[in-house]
Amino acid sequence: MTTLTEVAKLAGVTAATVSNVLRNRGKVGVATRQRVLEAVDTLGYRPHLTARALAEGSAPTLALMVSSIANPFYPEFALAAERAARQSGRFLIVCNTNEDPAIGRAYLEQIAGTLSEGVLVMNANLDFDDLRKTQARGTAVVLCMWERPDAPPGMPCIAVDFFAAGALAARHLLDLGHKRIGAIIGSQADGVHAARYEGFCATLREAGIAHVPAEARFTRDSIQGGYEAATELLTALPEVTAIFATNDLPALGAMHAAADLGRKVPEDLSVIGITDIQLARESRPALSTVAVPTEAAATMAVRLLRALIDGSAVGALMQVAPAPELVVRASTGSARNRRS
Amino acid sequence: MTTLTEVAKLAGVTAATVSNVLRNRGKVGVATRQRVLEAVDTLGYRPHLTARALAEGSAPTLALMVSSIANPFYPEFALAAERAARQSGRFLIVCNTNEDPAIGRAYLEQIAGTLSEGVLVMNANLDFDDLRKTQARGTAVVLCMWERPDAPPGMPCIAVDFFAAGALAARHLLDLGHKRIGAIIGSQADGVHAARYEGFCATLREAGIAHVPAEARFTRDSIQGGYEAATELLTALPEVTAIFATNDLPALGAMHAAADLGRKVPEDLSVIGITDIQLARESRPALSTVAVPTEAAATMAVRLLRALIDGSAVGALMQVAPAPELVVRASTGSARNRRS
DNA sequence: CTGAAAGCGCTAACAA
DNA sequence: TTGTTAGCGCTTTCAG
Repeated sequence: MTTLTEVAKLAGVTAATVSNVLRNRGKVGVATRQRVLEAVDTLGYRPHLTARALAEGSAPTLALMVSSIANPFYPEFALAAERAARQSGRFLIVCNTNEDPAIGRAYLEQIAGTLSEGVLVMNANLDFDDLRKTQARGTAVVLCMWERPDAPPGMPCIAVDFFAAGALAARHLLDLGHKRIGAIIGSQADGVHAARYEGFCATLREAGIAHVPAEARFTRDSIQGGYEAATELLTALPEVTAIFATNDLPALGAMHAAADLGRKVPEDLSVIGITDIQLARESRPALSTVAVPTEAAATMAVRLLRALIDGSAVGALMQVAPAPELVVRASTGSARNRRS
Repeated sequence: MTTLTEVAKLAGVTAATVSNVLRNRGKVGVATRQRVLEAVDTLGYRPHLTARALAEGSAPTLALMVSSIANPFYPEFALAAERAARQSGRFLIVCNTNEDPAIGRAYLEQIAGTLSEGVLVMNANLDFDDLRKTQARGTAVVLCMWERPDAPPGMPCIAVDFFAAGALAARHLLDLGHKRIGAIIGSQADGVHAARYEGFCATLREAGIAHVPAEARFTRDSIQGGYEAATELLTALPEVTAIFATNDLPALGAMHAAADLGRKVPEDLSVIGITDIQLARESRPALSTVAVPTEAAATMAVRLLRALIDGSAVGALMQVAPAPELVVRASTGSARNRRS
């Protein structure tokens, strides 16, 4: 490993000077600068990031806390976050908490403020208390997808209006003439998908459509969860002509359930999800959904984190990401076509 | 931020002693030990990982170079790799190269040996030269899924017998009575999927089945790529009764193509892939495939990397992961059922 | 414009 | 068993 000092020696200057030319601190003579650059080149010198971090008192890494990177939504977010991080010269450490608050806490304790100056929190089932403790120790934290712009969490976050997303989906179904609409919620009633479901319910209510608890199912946020819930729902309530799922994965599962029950999508049943993950485009039929601004949220989150770190932003700021948008594809159709 | 020295002061000892009790170096009196632990506790001290790394001359992070974490296969690998890393007290930095050798090179130059002592390379389109340079600078490198156990790359790697995987898939189709089998290869002819295709071809050859270039299509490793290739293939060669894809994603695309062409799977067309990603279980019909030992490979890769780093392994070692296994699900069926 | 010196927080000999 | 003394490789005042 070549060190700064070695480069300095070769160039006949001192380490400080080399450092200066490398950081473009100006105040270095053009001739010396040239010599230093040559030395760097012939020695193949690369700065030691760890040493630099220690000296600067800051680390070039950001941590992304996520329940499991294997959930199809997260990689898309992670990819965008990593790109944003890289563009500002940082590296991204992924921390899968596996929904286990203990793992999350352990990560936070180890990494925050020492290996990484900032933490991106993506739905990792973390204790708010732990997060606050992390903040208190001087580490920047931003919640990446806060579901309620109307109720700031008292912590820096990027908010995505999931209530609106739910409302958008409901409106689309309503416009298509659906009146009996099943709902599949990919979390507990008070879980992360609550706002979406509320948006859905509110819109139905405004339209004078009754939505009763019997038409809703709470399940896991997965294809399999959606499959099970939809199977149950459609069996119990065959008169349902459309299904609203709070996420694309359960929506996909609902399509499978419909197929197994002999109901064609969209002729016999419309299905809509939320998020617009890659798979939504690639399913058969392609899934209608409400697109959520994943990339924008990731970019904003990284930017906010950086601002928090360098002190150009302070306090509990919330930034609202662009509004969700309806994406009509092939899984939703007019209610009139239903063959019963 | 609390430092070692502050803890030491409070406990009435010196930094070295605190370090010793924290690292369980023994040789610390039980009473002092007690006092130190209390001080650590009241101060809420956490070791500064960057400082420790610099002092130890090694970093607690591993880098994973991958083309894009958004490809559905990689997150599953990354998850396993991260778990293995965490279990040995390391963090995982993900580096998406985006198939761009320049990005890959930049990452390697920056990170290798400074922020991270080891690099896991997962099919990231990296120059071998760059990797060797990285090695030469003293950073451990392991290739995570080398496709040819029979041809070691002269670099530490975990090999997965993809030739056997292709052969297994072919054998399954043959056993089902298929004779006209289309092949969809998710890479260039000389790309990463070559070994799988060779295994397929060899098995057909042994069985006395002719496989001609017209029955093969090279495409991208994605659902969309598989869809396009299969559409073309099935249109040109309708007499094909089965499709072998070198990866699950294109296989899934082939199923979509079949559906759009009015061919039922598996009645009118059998489809098989390789890998056994999560989605294969969740598609309709569920995809028959050849499961590749993702988790095992990840664990082995991390272990090998660690061994390389601590010097208990040297040179160009290749470790072979468990053999791929056929997983029969619903997308493959007997050739006799074909309605033509 | 360049050098000297101090220090980031921790570990690792070596002494005491 | 504990303290002392040096660094790890880099950045950053502050002099010259």
